[in-house]
Amino acid sequence: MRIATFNVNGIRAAERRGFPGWLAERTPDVLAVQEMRCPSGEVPDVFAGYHLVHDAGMIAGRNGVALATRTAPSAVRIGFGSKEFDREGRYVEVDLDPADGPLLRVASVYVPKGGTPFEDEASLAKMQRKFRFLRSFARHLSATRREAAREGREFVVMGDWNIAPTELDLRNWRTNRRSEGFLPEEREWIAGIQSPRTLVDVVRHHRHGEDGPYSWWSWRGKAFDNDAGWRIDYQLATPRLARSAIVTGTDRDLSYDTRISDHAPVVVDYDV
Amino acid sequence: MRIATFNVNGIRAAERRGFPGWLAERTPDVLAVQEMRCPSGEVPDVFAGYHLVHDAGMIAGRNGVALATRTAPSAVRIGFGSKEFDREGRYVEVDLDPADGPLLRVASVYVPKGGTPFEDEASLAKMQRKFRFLRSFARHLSATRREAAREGREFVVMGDWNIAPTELDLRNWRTNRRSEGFLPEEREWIAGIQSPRTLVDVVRHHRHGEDGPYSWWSWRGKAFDNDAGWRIDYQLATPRLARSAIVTGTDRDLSYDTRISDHAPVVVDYDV
DNA sequence: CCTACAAGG
DNA sequence: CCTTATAGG
Repeated sequence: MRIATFNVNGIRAAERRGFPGWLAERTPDVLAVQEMRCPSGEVPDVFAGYHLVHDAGMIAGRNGVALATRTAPSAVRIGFGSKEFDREGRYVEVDLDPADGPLLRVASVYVPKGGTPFEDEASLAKMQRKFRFLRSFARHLSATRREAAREGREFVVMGDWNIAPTELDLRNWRTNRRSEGFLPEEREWIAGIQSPRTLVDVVRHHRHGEDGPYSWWSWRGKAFDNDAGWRIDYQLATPRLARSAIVTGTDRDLSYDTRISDHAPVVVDYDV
Repeated sequence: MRIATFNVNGIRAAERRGFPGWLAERTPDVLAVQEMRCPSGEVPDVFAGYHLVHDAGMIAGRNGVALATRTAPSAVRIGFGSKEFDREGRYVEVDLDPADGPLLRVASVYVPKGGTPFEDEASLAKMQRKFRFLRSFARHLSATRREAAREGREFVVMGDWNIAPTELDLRNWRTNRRSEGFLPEEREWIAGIQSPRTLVDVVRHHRHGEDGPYSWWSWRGKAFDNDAGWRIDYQLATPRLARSAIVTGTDRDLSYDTRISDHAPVVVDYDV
């Protein structure tokens, strides 16, 4: 079973840049998408063969998450019960009851970007907003994971977390110690929602100790060519599922002429 | 002597679309440009070999007129003495004293678009504004033409007039009788500033009685392919100069792969 | 159906 | 250095 997460940075732009070819070659069973940046009525016809659950949110041209699944969802949830964040297109969650595999709950999340809190008022406000999201979202994760467990479901929540968890997860960690996305409080939070008995960072578990693989590179300069990236997209899975991963990585190495997005897809093959 | 006028619809976009190749092939002695849509500091380096007089105006990303001349101007004027319109990047005028030809005054104008006055308040206001421009501009034309005459200068004022003068000047004139750009009052105005002793529409004089040649086609649909265009860009010249025209036309027929702009250049070779 | 700009990343 | 939205054409 192949599960992928991909911040496409605008599904309409991604279509032009080769998303359909990527999907045809990789054909994940489940694909979590972030930054659709597209009204539901204008999503290009690139998810043929999938059941698509899409929350565009209410802010035109921004955010937007989706789940494309080969199996039809048996339940769908949009948002995670937050008054502040549920209408922004940041979270969708579906249950899957496939004929030939374990019961599953999968989720696609797009964590807000913060601001560098030392810069100005607006940046500080953005960072505080990010932490409000994180606190609220942690409660939901805990609850939905437990509920999934009671139903005998494995659970995988994936997306763009906008946090690099450790020094292994960004190329220039020394210069970014005070940068948004690598602040101590953010790293504490992402560590705090993981444990060997609750949720496991699948790629890191499978490729522990190595640098990267990064999933995002700035468009500017030669960040991509120099692999000066960040690993901010990942899949957190329940332990049994996480340990079943047999191939993990990003599609940075796949031979596509054009970069589809500033993020690379994060793809995991689970042996279930 | 070759004189051209070209509404480039954004000089930066025009550069990408082949403007440098066009200029290299046509090499007018004088080029009037409209809709530069570009701050003066960011004009691409496409006018090498020309003296460039550019008024970007104060509205970011809109309007902007220029004159590119092989001869260095002996005088430059920006605007035509209108409080309302002089800072919008709609008029530049220069005097040229070439070694090998007549004394000249040349001008580049971008007449405001109106609105269809039967539609709504905003459209009516735009049309009224256009007429305020026209009334004020007519006074300037009359004065500057006389001044040029006193100095022994021929005068040519050219640009995007946003008025099709007669039924010969737009493909679908029947359906556009109540459209902005072909209103009776607009046609009266453009007729009123012309006469065999003052200013002459050079292309129309040289190719009188024929349909077109059009200089603008909507980007939408197949307007260009069907030649469903308007002749709204033209050169008005003092009679002696106008009668000296030996080749007149637009570059609609030149074999360029891409349309540089929604307007075509209007090029006249004067035998002086 | 293009052009710019603006705001967000 | 990309994306989208928006106003203007």
